[in-house]
Amino acid sequence: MNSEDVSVKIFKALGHPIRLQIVKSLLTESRCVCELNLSFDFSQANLSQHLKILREAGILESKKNGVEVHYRVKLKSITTLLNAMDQTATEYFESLDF
Amino acid sequence: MNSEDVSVKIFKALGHPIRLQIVKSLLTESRCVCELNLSFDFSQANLSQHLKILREAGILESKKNGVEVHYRVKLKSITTLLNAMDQTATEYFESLDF
DNA sequence: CATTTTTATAAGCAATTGCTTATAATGTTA
DNA sequence: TAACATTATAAGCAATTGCTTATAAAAATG
Repeated sequence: MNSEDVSVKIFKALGHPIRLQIVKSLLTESRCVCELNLSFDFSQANLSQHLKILREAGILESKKNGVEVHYRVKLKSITTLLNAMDQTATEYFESLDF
Repeated sequence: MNSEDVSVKIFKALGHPIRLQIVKSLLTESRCVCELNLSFDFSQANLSQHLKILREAGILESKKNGVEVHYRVKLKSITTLLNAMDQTATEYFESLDF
């Protein structure tokens, strides 16, 4: 898999409202699935499936701790990427003002 | 539409190999559809459909010039975003070396 | 005006995605 | 060990996506 493929996979993984929300909530601290399950409103199965997609895209990593599974952001540059996207969204709205 | 929705829409639009290729080829200069059609290997209809998705995501804009339609990147910060993604892809490969 | 060039759109379809419900798997606790 | 808590997976499905082929629309040219 080359760099283009990786980019597409990561863009695709982030191109879903639930998954973007999950990643943002993990930017500053790792959390277990049960915490995520409490703070969000999607079903446990659905959450688990989205976590799998984010894991397989290389964005998140997980570690078992007893029954609990803790997730965190694996790639530090994801923060930079999301900041760049915030900037892009800002520019998007500005471009509508004409 | 809020900032999250815009981010998702842009991530989604970039999460396709053909569309990412198109955007990258337009980063430095605008080009007409006929040029894009020559330099890539997808059908004209397919190209046109992908251009529409990128236009509707706000990433590209177009201008008619006679029969030709010229496309260019509308949001300057897309360059920053793609650079951030390159960095992320690099980190992705590094993270595999463990 | 008929033809050609360029681009967009529509219809049809196979493949993929995203969700729900149900079940499995694993570790903990009584 | 039985029951419970946490997470993952499987099956089924409706909705969306991505492509192809065919056609339309608009401008340029003979």
